[in-house]
Amino acid sequence: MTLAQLKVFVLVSRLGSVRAAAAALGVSEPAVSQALAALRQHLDDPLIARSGAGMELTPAGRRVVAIASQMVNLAVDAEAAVRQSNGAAELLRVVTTSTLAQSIVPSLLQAFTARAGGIEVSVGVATTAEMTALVEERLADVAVGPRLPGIEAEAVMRYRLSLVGHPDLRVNGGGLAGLRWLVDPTGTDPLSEVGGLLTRFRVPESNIMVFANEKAAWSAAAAGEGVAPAIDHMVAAEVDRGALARVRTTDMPVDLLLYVSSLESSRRSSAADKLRRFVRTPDAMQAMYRPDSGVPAAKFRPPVYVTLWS
Amino acid sequence: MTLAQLKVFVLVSRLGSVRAAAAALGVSEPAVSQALAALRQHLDDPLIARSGAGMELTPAGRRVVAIASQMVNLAVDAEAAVRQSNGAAELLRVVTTSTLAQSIVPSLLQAFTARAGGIEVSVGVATTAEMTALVEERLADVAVGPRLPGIEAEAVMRYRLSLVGHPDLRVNGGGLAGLRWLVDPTGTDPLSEVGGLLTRFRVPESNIMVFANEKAAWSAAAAGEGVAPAIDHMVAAEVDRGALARVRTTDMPVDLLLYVSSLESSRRSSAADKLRRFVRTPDAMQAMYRPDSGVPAAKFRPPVYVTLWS
DNA sequence: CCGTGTCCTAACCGAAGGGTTATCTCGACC
DNA sequence: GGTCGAGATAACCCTTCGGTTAGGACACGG
Repeated sequence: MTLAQLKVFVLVSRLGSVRAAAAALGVSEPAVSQALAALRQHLDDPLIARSGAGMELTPAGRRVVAIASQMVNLAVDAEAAVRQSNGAAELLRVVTTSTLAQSIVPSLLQAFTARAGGIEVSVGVATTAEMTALVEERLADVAVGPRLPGIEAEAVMRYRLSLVGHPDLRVNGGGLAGLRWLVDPTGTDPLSEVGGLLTRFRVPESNIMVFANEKAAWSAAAAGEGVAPAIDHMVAAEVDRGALARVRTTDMPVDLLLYVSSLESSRRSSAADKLRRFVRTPDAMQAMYRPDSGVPAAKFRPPVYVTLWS
Repeated sequence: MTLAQLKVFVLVSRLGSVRAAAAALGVSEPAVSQALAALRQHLDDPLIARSGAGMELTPAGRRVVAIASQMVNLAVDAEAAVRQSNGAAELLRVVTTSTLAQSIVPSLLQAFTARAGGIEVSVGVATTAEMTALVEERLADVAVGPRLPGIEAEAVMRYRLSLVGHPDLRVNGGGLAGLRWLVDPTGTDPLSEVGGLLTRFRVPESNIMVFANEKAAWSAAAAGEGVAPAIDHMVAAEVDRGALARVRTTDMPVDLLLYVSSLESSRRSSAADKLRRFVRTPDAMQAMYRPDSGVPAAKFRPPVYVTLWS
């Protein structure tokens, strides 16, 4: 029985699926399946088994999750305790959606680290469904994105999601579903903002083109290859320049709320607390609305480390 | 950071020595030292360092022990929970001194398992100093032996420790220290009952002969090779037969109390609770005073498994 | 100043953990 | 009754864990 196995088990039970847990941990599915098998063998109980929709915990499994969750939490505490005792930088692990990780979040966190000091930030990308579990299992300190049910969420800002394309582009018959959609990887997550649009408008697979990041999608849109969803104020400059134009329909520019979610105050890390307080300051607002920092990313090592957690 | 490493660290901090922890775990000393080194490296803190007498925790170490102890405890809970959920036999891990493990404890536990049912018992041997740590870290459920400070101890019975030898043996000049002492391995533990006698009477090393078990020591005593300490009622039959005789001095037959110690009721296992209640019954008294069960041990698999835990 | 006790380190080794890809099994669902 | 999605399993690899013995560093007491 190792801590890794317990972590896997808890995550599987929270997400209700081996695949989902594997995705959240960034490993292959057999890796998770095996860890689970090892724990099952050690405890001599199936713990959790698939049953029609999702997976169901056995009686023993139910009791073990509770205990295992505590253990995983304590492990995090232990590492945090020694870091803090030794005056090392605090660790803040932020999880967010792919879209936000490319636009709002970096400038927000850059402003935050500059202001707070002594805090080391790392950013991970996850689907909305995974976020809750990640925060609850303390694999992440805060989640930035849509409202997470069951977690202390706080609305931070309102932002507008627009659809942009070449200025000459017109919406012909077939509506939005008939257009070629140029999206970033978030599009494949049906629970994300962009993915939500794709399913809402019933855009067929054949009309979706996934790019490595939003910037690439935008430039393709500017080249007339289709339309790209974008956070409005991030493309405002391009629109003003005339390189891109907003596509307006009854549905399309939508206003969304950005939330910062974390555990309740007694259980969240002090760094998470600081971030929650920071996002309410004017500095934070300004940072989030700033289209781009303008500093070439490669020029210096940014204080915010973007990593996908393993 | 593995659970084993945490367990080692907690044990070292409780016993105040790497050697002692190694002995308690039944492994070599470098094994413990290495586990500690791995944890130190992982947490990037010495955690505990030798300082004159014993070892001292660093500030970070102090915080980590508390957390680690909880984690180790929870691990025990998890295993117990799944066992219980599945109706498997409960596990009762008893730790006692070498002397008692050969005489009183087996008959007590045999009576207990026969009466309680559905409980699997294993017995381990440890020095008195180790017992407290073992119980507190839940490596054992109950300790049977001398009173343990800081743990809920309960006096169970009074027993007499006598010195026996060949009937013709006389104590000449030099007193008890001048005799040849035939002891079991407990004698090497200065905190044990027998070891206490040896140091109290200042018996020189050269006059101490260690046997694998008490029985062997007694028969050597009967052969006139020296004197052996023995639980009085266990050798009563031999004395009556005239094979052995008690050596009487002002010090020597001493009356001792046998305690059963465990964690407070909220934290102890239900099996431990059952044993505590059982020892107060007449059945238990009778079992403990019975010299020997008379059943040849090899004839059938006893319900009590005597093992030295690794 | 030299044994001695105690802790740490080195070198080695087997077992287990944890990762991968490829394949099998099995239930849901047109 | 194929097909497909999701979990389990197999085969394989590499790393880490956890154990050993042997030997070094270092404080301490005679």
